[in-house]
Amino acid sequence: MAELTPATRDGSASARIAEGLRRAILSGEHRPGERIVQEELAERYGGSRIPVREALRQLESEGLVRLVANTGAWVQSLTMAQCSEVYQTRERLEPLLLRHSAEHLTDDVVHSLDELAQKMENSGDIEEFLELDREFHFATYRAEGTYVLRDLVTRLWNTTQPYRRAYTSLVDSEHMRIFHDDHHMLVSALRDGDLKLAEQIVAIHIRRTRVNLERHPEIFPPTDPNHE
Amino acid sequence: MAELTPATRDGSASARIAEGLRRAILSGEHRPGERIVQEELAERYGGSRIPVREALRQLESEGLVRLVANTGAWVQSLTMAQCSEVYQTRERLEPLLLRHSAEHLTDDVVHSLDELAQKMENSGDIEEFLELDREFHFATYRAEGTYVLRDLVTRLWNTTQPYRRAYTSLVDSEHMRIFHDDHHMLVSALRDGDLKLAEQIVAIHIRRTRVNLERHPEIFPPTDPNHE
DNA sequence: ACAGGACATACTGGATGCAATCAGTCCAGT
DNA sequence: ACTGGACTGATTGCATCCAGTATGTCCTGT
Repeated sequence: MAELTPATRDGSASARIAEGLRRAILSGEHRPGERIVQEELAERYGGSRIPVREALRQLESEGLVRLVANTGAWVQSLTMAQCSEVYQTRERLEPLLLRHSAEHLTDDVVHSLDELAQKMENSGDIEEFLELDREFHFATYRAEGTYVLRDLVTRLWNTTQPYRRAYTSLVDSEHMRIFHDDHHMLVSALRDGDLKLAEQIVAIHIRRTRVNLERHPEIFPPTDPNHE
Repeated sequence: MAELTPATRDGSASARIAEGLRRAILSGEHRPGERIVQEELAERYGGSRIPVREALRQLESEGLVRLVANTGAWVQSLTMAQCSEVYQTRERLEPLLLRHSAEHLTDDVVHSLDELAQKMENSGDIEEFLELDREFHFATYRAEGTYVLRDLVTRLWNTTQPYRRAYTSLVDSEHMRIFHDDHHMLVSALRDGDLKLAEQIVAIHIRRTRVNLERHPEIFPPTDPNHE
């Protein structure tokens, strides 16, 4: 699985646990709203509760976990409105990130993008599809220089991952067709060096997904403002 | 001081420490690159190192602190390129946030914005100016509904606060004039309900600040990629 | 039968103590 | 004089232990 972590800087236990739990949440092993018990994590990762708690704090700040004092931790769940907000944010940021990255895109990368888009089209498995989709888009975001924007976008992807999964599982083949077309068009635009067009495609691609998500309120928690 | 914290959800020691340290960093009490010693914080806030460490993890995730395993913690410092990236991000996001908020802006708020802009203009003190500026802009961001976007913008403001401070202290009165004009124009646009114009003003305002910041490389750490 | 309250349990929050790692210093060798 | 290496002090990372809080259950009273 590619690049789940915004910026891992140490190899200590708490970092290991944060990474493991992040992966577990993103892979769907833990679902939004699910309770997280410190001691279980401690045992699973072979440590005491101290590093577990530090990991939970970190993931809370990343928006993957929700902590309530003296009560416990849960996998973060988003209302439809919140999810929609994240997508609107992505719609503004990813074209910018793409612009920064595009100048560093080599022919090799464009070629591998093509392959990824093709592979995705032939993929039947949802989990595989999600991974490939992520890999595809982040392959276009290989900005040199600094990483603040890419880290930010990574987090936005992470917090909405469970809903992307839920949505993917019930989308029909017609919408999938459009989805794949977006990818191929993006590859073409990048190959032609038409940056402006590429930015537009990404923005529309994200907006399309948001609109589709908003057609499926049933994949979000009932009402509950939950988040504060 | 108004609204420094993205989302404080518990009143525990670690939350208190995170809030206190965040405030200390934003107020300039601790400068970028400065070493942070766990035990000193523990003593200062009257606790052990455990909640201090959790607070540090959180602030690291917020981009205010830099942790290196087995070595220590420092107040995060940004290169000019990173700071510039944050400003480009803000330039994309704050117009969006403003749009979401504007429909909830009452006449009272617009009136108080006017007062704030005036007060800022008469302010001689840098710290007071920084606070008022922040208060002013966030007064325009009082979105109802969810808060993910506002939290995000809050964090972006936080990470760049030290450089805003440094820059403010050496800007000349001519640039200040333009700065204040932006504010008054923004208030007018909001009063007239001209949302499109308001968005443009905010974007330009942020861009202007970024460009000015880029004219002062001396306020940033020498070269050092520092981050990773 | 139902509501209110006390108790028990399970879990979280935090303090102390110990092991491990890093940085800076001093000394020896070339 | 300068480089390389061992040593020491300081500081971090983690485990264990204890206290505090929330939740669920049972009992009592009406």
